[in-house]
Amino acid sequence: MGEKLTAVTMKTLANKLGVSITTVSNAYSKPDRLSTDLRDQILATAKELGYCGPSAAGRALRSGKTDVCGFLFHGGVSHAFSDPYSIMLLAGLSEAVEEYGASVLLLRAPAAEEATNQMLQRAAIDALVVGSAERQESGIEQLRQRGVRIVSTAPSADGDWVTINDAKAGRLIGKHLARLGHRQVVVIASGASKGGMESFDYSPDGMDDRLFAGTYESERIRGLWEKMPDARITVAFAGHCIRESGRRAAGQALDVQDRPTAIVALSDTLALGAWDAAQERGLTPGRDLSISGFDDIPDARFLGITTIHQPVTEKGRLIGRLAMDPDYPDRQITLPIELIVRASTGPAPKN
Amino acid sequence: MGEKLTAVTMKTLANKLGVSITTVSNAYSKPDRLSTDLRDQILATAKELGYCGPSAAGRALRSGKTDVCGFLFHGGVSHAFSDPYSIMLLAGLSEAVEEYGASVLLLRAPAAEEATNQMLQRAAIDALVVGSAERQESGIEQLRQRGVRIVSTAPSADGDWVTINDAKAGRLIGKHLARLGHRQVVVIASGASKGGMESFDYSPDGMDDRLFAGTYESERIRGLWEKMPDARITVAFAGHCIRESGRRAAGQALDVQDRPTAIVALSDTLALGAWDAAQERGLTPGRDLSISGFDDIPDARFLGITTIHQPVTEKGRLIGRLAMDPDYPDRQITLPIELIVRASTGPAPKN
DNA sequence: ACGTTACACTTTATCGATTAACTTAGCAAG
DNA sequence: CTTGCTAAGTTAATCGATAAAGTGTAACGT
Repeated sequence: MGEKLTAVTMKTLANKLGVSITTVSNAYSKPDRLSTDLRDQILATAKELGYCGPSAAGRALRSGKTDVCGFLFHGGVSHAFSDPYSIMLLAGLSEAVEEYGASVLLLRAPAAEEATNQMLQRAAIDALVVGSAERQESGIEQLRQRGVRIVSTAPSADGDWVTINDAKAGRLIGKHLARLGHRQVVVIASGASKGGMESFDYSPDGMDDRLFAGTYESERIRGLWEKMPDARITVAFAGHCIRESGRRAAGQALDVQDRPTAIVALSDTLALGAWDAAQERGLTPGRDLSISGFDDIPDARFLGITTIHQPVTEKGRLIGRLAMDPDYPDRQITLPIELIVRASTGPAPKN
Repeated sequence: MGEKLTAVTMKTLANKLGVSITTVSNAYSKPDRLSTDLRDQILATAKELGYCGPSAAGRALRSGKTDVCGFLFHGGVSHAFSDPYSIMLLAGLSEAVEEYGASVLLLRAPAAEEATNQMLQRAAIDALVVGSAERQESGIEQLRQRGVRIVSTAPSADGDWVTINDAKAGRLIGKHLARLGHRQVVVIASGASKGGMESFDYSPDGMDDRLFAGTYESERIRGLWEKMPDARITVAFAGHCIRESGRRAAGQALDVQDRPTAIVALSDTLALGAWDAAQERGLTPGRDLSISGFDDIPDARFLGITTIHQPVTEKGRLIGRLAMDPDYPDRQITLPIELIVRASTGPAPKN
């Protein structure tokens, strides 16, 4: 019966009221450019005809604004949501972005770089939030040229970012462990191992082959190393930043003759896994084995894991502001961190 | 110098190669409508000129497809991300949606319904995933008329949904607790209390005033009630579905003369809070007090909380398929559930 | 009285791409 | 030799809205 096959658009309203389309448009986006009377009339007619505001697609095409902020998940498949750190960051981001009347678009990078690029180009976004490694990728650069603002969580000479001093974070952990007498440390990193190696002994030279320079992980390790000159530091790769991967990697590190006295997981999520691995082997964290993490996620507090606190939600908020507001003054922000000592670390056991 | 101020579009390519814009478009979206040779040429030229695929805005306007699936968070502000259930659902959704080459747009409903509507209408989406209560709202109906597919997590006569049998879930818990001899139960619901009441005794009649009919929570309570005919069931509202709110609500319920012998939290997140409240009061769950939840989130397993398992991630995946594929055959899906008995429930203590 | 502004709209020209409806040319079948 | 069909393109018409520039009053200052 009353089924309209044609959508109600600004044109419909304009015709019905005998005004121009522009005026209808202004009624929504520039209220001061027309009389209050007319505006009220237009809005009333809109309600009457069931018109519900400017179409996002039309607006996006003409004005170039989408009111959407992309969030690129690193680390692939379905693991992204398993890391509380990501989720907390996302919560803060979402909150800030919302204040600008915008929303967050989740972009999960497929394994292939080609595919990731495609996905990025296909997304209608005003800004994009990326992690450390990705900001070099060609697709990101293309986006920037298209006018998409890029905000990173890793520092760089130019560009916008919100970060922490990861090297310092590493130093704080290193100093703490050194004082406790640890000399044999296994670091658990999230990345997949390059070249098929299970693990390798760390030295700051020749790292670029194995860990991308400038990654938060490489920074943290370097800081650790600086404060533990006498220790043997072995790096093991977990594969993904999820608890289960941490458990496996830590398990392998513990099932050797000369067991390390401390495990430094490069994120709390991995540290939780290390905790699981210790439990399974009857080792009490803090007594038989020291375990530390980074980021201070809620579960770390619950289990009592020594870690580096950073204001993750606030980080997300700041990132959101940089992303949505081109005029936000501070565009390169380093947030404060703090060593939180809990029961999971203790004096190195004597063999 | 070589700075192009005009963006590279299909037109640029078409002119350079002396073909029509349509042909360039087809090179991307309908490869079988042109010769392989020409297609390769177009793609090569695209790479050369730095053209990176059809613009999302243009495509969206003309074709009406955005390859975006909206996800409407219920429960407002920043609490949305604190509930593992939401996150798991989101993970599954995101995974499925990705298979269709689309992404998920997070839409967080502000408190005011007006504002929510605005936000919804401004979003460029092909489909929208909503929770239980929201599907009635006027804004949602407008979206449907605009051609946005709506998928809900609550059942209804028409429409698409993926759900579980919440009444049955309640019955499973009820039967379990009744067998254990519990007669005095406090139910912790997530919603804010209506009319300023702290809590009230449940009876299936006259519920509509306090809990929306058809809400998963009201279903679960009803099921519980059916299997506990001899018990006194009191409902308390936590305010939000976060652990802390659960702790507060449970705390209030426990700090009375005639303490309940069982707390039935309507979600595991709230049950965790109840657990906290019990601990604080020196009560051992399963012995001094029974605590149960719903949904079986990882932390519930960790703490050993009796709960109803449902395949949340799979639920998310199915929702994603319904959202992105209009031809997906089953459009009203009820997933299986299972009672998981853990240590947090035990025989009612005798006074 | 004359130029200047402000106000409240209108006109026109796109934004970048897709769809539907047409051309051709080439080839097979009858 | 004609008809019919397919492959490979082209042309024209939008999709819905906004930006930039223009029009015509009315009020204002001097």
